[in-house]
Amino acid sequence: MVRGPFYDKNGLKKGAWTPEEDDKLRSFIHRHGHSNWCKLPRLAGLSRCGKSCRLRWVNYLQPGVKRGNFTKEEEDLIFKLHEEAGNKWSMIAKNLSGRTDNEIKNHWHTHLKKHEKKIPKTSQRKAKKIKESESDSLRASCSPNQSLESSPLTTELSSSKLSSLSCDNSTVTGTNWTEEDSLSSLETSQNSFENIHLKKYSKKTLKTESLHANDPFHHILESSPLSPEVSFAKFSSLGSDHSSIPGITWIEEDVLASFETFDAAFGDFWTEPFVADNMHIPDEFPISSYISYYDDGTDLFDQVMQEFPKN
DNA sequence: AAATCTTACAACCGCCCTCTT
DNA sequence: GAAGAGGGCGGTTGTAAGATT
Repeated sequence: MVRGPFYDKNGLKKGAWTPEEDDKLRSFIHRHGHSNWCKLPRLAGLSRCGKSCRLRWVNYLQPGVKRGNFTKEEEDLIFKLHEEAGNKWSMIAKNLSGRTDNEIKNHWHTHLKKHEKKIPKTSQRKAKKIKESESDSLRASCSPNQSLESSPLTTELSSSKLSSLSCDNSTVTGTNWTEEDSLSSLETSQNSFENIHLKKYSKKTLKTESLHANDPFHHILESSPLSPEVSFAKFSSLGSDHSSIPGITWIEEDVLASFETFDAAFGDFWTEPFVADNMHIPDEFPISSYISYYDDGTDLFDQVMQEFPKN
């Protein structure tokens, strides 16, 4: 299902990630954060480009990332948000805690998109109207704040604002949109969508869930007492706010100093070849300790998860 | 059982935006 | 203000697995 591993002309590894690479990346980020994706693969001993590491972390390794099938509620929300904002996957992802933009995008293309075709082109109609009203409001030099805030494409939009868009017809100038329109199209779409995909899901879901049941890391996440929002927010700050993790003494200066040292030793990061695995990791980055973490399963990460609600 | 087609999704690519110098 | 680097985002691809013929 994934590209097989291969090396590009610069010696950078591409394709599927191995469990060992995942461990290296996860361990490194747990210990040092990800303040600089460019330098991270070198320091972590990975022959990947920084972008690849970031993608892997954000989409699969980051704590709080939900795997498995989408719930009906999630799909409803995706439909709704996509109707409002179009292919703004990252923005949609912000409103679906635990889901990544990539996953939502894939799910849309494989499951939801074909269904959208059956819906009267409401999304296109509406998107067009929104676009028009957006440019109208920009042209009409009204209050800058006002025009910006009413834009459905503003990434800073809160979910409440977004959901209010479908109810607030006044934001779409010149349309006779009613909430019933929006809801009924959603309902119709859900029904036929479910009929189409239920069979496929039932098989796949079983497989996926049984896989996750055997995955200790996933298990930890699923059983986390934290709400997804909280865990997301907390963990996304791992890279920059080390001090928030009890039991870990983060020495920012050490990390930065080492980055600088490495910076001097290496040139352009994104494309430059890198010889992994044999490289020397300075003492400031005692990667070996991650082994103990993975050995006893619930060590560091579990500890962190338990500590959070107390703070 | 084999060949072919379809589906699902992990991963890559390239563009764009923001920040720093 | 210009240039460059880093990071984020959306579109697309490659391929394993499942379904169908």
